[in-house]
Amino acid sequence: MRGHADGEAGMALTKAMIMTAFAAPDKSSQDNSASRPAAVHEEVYQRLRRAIISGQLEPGRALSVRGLAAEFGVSAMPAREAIRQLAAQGALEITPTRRVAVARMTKEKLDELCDARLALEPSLAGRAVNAPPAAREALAAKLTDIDEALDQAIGRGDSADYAKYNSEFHFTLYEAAEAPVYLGLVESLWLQTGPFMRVVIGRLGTSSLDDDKHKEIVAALRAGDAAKLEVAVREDIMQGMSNIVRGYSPDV
Amino acid sequence: MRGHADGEAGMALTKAMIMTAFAAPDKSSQDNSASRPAAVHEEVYQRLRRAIISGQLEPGRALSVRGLAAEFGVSAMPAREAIRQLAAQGALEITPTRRVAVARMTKEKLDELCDARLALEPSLAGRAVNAPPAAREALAAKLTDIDEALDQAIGRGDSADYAKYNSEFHFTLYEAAEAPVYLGLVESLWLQTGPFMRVVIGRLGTSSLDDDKHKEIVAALRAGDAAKLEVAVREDIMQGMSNIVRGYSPDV
DNA sequence: GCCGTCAGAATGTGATCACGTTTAATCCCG
DNA sequence: CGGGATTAAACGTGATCACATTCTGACGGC
Repeated sequence: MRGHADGEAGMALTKAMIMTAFAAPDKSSQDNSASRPAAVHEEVYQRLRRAIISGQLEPGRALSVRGLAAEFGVSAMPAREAIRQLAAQGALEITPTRRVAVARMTKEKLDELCDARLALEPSLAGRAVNAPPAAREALAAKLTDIDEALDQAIGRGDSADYAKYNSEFHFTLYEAAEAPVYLGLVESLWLQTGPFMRVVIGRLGTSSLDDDKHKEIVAALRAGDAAKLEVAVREDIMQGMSNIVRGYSPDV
Repeated sequence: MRGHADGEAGMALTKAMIMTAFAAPDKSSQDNSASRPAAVHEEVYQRLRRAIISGQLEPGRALSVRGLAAEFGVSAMPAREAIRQLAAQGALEITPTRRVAVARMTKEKLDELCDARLALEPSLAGRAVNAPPAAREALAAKLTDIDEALDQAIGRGDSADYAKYNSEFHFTLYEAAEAPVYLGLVESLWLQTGPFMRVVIGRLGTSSLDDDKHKEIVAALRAGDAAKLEVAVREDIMQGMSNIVRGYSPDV
């Protein structure tokens, strides 16, 4: 067995980090068309979802209805609904004794996730070039901004921000593709990859993450070249997933 | 016709169809390893899920927590959980006013579903050849049985049984692939395709359904030829989806 | 005859309680 | 001291109630 730094970051993922993980969205920019107040369970779901996708909850972490409810300052009911929704998307596992935890990774699952991401995400991204040129340019600008923040996060060695901006980069692109079915599938994949990705980044550091294909992605988008865009996304995924596979060790 | 039995008589046909749609599994074969009684909401979810995949609920059909609960003879709570789970998988839609209904089809969605199915299902099926030869042979035999029942359903013009056996054929194959991530994604796709497929079959009849590629699928599986299997599944999907596209008309 | 109004039924949502099971902590006996 | 038994806490799950909103349909005025 390899005696790697066991304690290192020390899984002392306690109250403080959780507060960060479940951070509420900025209230000032919360004016969602002033139509209808979102359901409480929806709010809980969204915050939990973001926390999972950006890898702020390690695999195996136990969640409970009452615990989540207390964390979010709501009653048990919205927590239950959010948990069930995320479980349906594969982000949470239900143990044989019906306890709930963030899904663990296995080698087989990692293999499947890699294949499925390659099968779906390039195609999804490719649809983004169908947007009108003006919208495409705006999207490219936005992606550039995010990518810049991402590079800074890498420079700082801030793995939390890296995961956050990386997911933001991809989903900004994917949402622009306006393909809700594909988007739902891909979200499910990220919900299953996110927690483990964060563990891997913690192991390998951010140094090995600075050669992504984001610049190529933006360039292909600007050029309106769907084929090139798909290739770039494909390479970006392979790049990232190879890091994950490299950082994989049995269990967790 | 404002008699006392008004509602009852008017709902009679609907009632019967629902009873069939939500049919409970055979109690005698309910021996689920005798471990633990399944949660009530899980049972509701499974029955509802099967009904949707096999197209027994038309798109747009309204579902309600209390209505479902009464239908299944349970309280509101399990119905709520089942509904939320299926909504998370894209089978049910939540209207802006928070009403719940079976998801409707659009041309864009149909296009996405077709693409996604072609991207995932052949690959998933291809993994089934990795099973040991004995298991593969048993699987082939089982698929042959189902396909026979399917052909008989077509002969009878029984579109309900057709949808049932067709989904059974595919998922028997897919489950044998032992790829839970892929399976979850594909289930989501079928949950979104099922209701509309049934509508189309009702429009076109079963006569145009008798030239599927199921025989080729079984043959490729028996031969252990993954490439051939993937092609056969691909062609089967294209065949079926072209029928659906052909039967599509705006709305519903 | 048609459309707006309005009361009653139905619905989603959240809160709270009860019950049986599971997990954790504690204690007691050796 | 240590380990198995016992007790207490925590948990998922189901049931029920309350409330605000939405839908339905009948009624009445124009």
